[in-house]
Amino acid sequence: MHIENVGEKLSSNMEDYLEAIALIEKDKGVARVKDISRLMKVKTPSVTSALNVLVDKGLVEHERYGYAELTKDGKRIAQDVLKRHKMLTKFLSSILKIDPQVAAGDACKMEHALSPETYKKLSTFVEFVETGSEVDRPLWLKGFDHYLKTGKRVQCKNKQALKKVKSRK
Amino acid sequence: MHIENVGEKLSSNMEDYLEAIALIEKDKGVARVKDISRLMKVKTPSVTSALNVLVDKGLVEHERYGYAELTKDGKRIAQDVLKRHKMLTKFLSSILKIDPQVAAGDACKMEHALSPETYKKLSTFVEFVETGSEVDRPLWLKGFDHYLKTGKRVQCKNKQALKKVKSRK
DNA sequence: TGAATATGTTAGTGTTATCTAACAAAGAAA
DNA sequence: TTTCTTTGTTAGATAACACTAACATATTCA
Repeated sequence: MHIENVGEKLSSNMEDYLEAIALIEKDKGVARVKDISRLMKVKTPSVTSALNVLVDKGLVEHERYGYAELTKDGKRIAQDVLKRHKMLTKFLSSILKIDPQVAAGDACKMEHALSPETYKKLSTFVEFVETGSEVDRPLWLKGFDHYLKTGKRVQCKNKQALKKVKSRK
Repeated sequence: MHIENVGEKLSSNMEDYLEAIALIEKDKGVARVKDISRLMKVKTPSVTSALNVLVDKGLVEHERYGYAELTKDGKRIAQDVLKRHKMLTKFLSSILKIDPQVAAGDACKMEHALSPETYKKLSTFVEFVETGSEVDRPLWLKGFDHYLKTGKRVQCKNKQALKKVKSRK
């Protein structure tokens, strides 16, 4: 009798395989060893052995020489990783203005390093910035953009606030 | 003749060892195998073998049964890692208000995942927030803090801006 | 249908990093 | 100085991943 190797925490590597399979499934319906291999930039034997592990853990279904498909559990984990990935990408590219290619690469590495707490707070931050009204959002984000480019802050035009600051010293 | 194994890019793991040695050196002057083992939460044979690698790469000096010391190159790399670590910790704890313990842990994992570009932009962001005048910094950061706690934005008091927004729809 | 091509798997290796158990050296205390 | 304790090293096992080379199955198309 065969007992499945479920439960034990997944390595970042295996998370990456799940993520890749999810992306390919979304794109093409089913994932084949070669697709995964291409996306992950590894050779096919590495994929085969990763699939064996994932099948053992009950996260993927895979018939010899056939397609790979995420199980319900596999999908759940993959969606979770993807969620972190997307949030990080958004943070890096739309707030920090990092080159999309670089942002994607960094997100890929960071998505495994985030604690739930950090994930939550960072998401909230992104949401705070993105959903802000036209009033306040671009106000300080544009200030940051300017600071990024020039290293200088935009002039403060609020007289009252200026006075407050000056009177401090 | 022995050719040193320099140049090749360092694994995150080895970066962590360098970082640990730097911290211990700063604290106690010299680093001993046991100190490193304690800080890295590994057994001493792991430290011995890591030191061998680092000595090979010319990043650490180490005599059998003696102290470990960073070389000039080792120091340079360790400082670099530490710089990333500190910046990340500051971002996580003072901007996102993440629990210091968690922030430290996440910083430790993320510090190896940052591209130079992301490092630069994120540093600039932290600097932008930290060095902002009393006028603008806490203004929106406090807004975020409030949003974190309540999920609601603070009321907009700028009539002109409000009008602008309303007239849009 | 039956080669030729494309795709997938197995077997065996190498690398990195961890561990335990056994041994060796240094330092402290008697 | 000799023993005890602490610390460090070596040897050898294990685990996760990647690779190449060789083999097996599917698919295509002539």
